[in-house]
Amino acid sequence: MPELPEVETIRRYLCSCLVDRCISSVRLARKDLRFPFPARFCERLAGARITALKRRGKYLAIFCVKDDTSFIWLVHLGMSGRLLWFSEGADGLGIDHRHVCADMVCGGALCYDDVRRFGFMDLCAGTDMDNDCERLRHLGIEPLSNRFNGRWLWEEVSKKSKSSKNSGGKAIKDILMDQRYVAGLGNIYVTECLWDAMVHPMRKIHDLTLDECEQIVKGVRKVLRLAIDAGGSSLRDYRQGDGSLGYFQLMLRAYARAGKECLRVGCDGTINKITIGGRSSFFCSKLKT
DNA sequence: CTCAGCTCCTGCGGGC
DNA sequence: TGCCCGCAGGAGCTGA
Repeated sequence: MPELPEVETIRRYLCSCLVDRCISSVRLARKDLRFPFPARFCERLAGARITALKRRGKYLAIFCVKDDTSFIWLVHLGMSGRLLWFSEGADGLGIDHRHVCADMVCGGALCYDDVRRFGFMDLCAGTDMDNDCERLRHLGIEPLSNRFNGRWLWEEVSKKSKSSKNSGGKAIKDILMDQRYVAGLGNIYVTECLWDAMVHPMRKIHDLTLDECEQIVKGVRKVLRLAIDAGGSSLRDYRQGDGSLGYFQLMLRAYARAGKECLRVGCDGTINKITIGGRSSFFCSKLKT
């Protein structure tokens, strides 16, 4: 499931393959993924030169120039999307859930495979992705930026959450999963970060201490950095840009470990599983709610 | 305005 | 052995 570390891994790899290369043509196996492709999708991309690849949350933004006009090719991988680079080119559109092929002038090809088709693509005019891309406008802060810190979580998020009518306050897990607060975390990494910070996922944001918020932020940073270094987590469908596996799944401490022993040194707890917001949540049995 | 719950989709694994 | 059912996931939509 591509979350921030997976998208960042793909971005770093594809930068070396795509930057300063030109798209000769784009082929589609169908007219939609989760949403329909934008109008004249293939025509607009054909002939464009790729200038940069950036990431925002779980989105990959491919910056393009065509006829002196800049635009952004926005890609979201959903839960099973893969962006794969073939330096010798690729055919096979339509097989193995391959939905998009962008053939490059250099002879290589960038392909998009997606079994479940939860992913989607968009084209946005301009060069300022945060303002020019409709889908990025509502996103919260980047968890690896300095703006994401314990005091922000403790004061700003808690305040915003308190001002809503929700009397009980939101669970910290729901806060971290909500892309409007923090952009890029999904179920796996939120689970791992909270295990690292020793905070129960059901704890209400109002009830957390500043110190606990600091621990959560530290956990988020640590887990994301380790996961990026490991090339992401290949739990089911995820692959890196060259088709190879990521390795962070071997380092998971809580996710999908229900009933097993807690791996914290000196802890004799076990990993419990509950459902929060319709998603599986795993945590050490020794943590208090 | 918020928010819980539903929806999209397919492959896999458990149970009978 | 084979079939059926439920689960996994992100984000947008709906109705309260």
